[in-house]
Amino acid sequence: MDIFLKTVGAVNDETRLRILRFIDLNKEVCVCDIENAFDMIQSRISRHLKILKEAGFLSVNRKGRWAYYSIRTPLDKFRQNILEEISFLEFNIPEFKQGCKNG
Amino acid sequence: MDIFLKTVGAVNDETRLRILRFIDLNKEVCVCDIENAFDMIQSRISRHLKILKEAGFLSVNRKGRWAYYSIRTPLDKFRQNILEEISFLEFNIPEFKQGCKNG
DNA sequence: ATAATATATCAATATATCTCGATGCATGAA
DNA sequence: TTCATGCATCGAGATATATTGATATATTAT
Repeated sequence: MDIFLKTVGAVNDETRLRILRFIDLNKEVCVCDIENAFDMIQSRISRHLKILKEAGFLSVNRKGRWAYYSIRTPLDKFRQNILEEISFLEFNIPEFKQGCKNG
Repeated sequence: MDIFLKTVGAVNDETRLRILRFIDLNKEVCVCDIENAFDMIQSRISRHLKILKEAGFLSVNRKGRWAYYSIRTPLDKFRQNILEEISFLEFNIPEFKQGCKNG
């Protein structure tokens, strides 16, 4: 029950849908890439990433000072279905632009 | 986008999950049946039914003064998946008890 | 050690959602 | 018409969630 509510709650927000789709399209991105592509302040993004991660959609791979987020694998059927449904949505996902100084 | 958010928003509430599962199990129930089974006030139930209906999960069949709610058919794959996922949840769904005076 | 960069968390505020009680509307019985 | 019943909707208060700016932590370079 709790994890179900966390899962659907995570995708019940347009900002998170766009971030999730962005990661789905770009495979592995760090927070500053998202910050750069979406023009949002970092704290806001970090918060949403945490929610998506705790809902089971994302995994993090920390390398040095960077945190690379990607779609968690393996992903169960239910979350796969949700991701697919999100892929059908028509919204503007910004282009990937390297956001960090280590370009 | 809007309808997606409506859909996941509708199942992002424990009360609605329980009502939805109750209807799924009992096929066709009127508002007072739910009122009686769940011991909730009618306005609360009516509000949740409206949200579930507008999210595409339910349909209404009005007969006289009664409004019979049931799972909408046909139901698209995404909502079917959600319903299935809800069926796996472990929560107490009350027994059906005839709630109306027309018993 | 100091500074810069990347990320996470916190507190305050704004916004959305849930719940309740009251009210309105429609149907059907008396 | 008058009343009771079933359902829907509204307003107010309570609770939850999102956003921002400030701050904290961690890593790496100098």
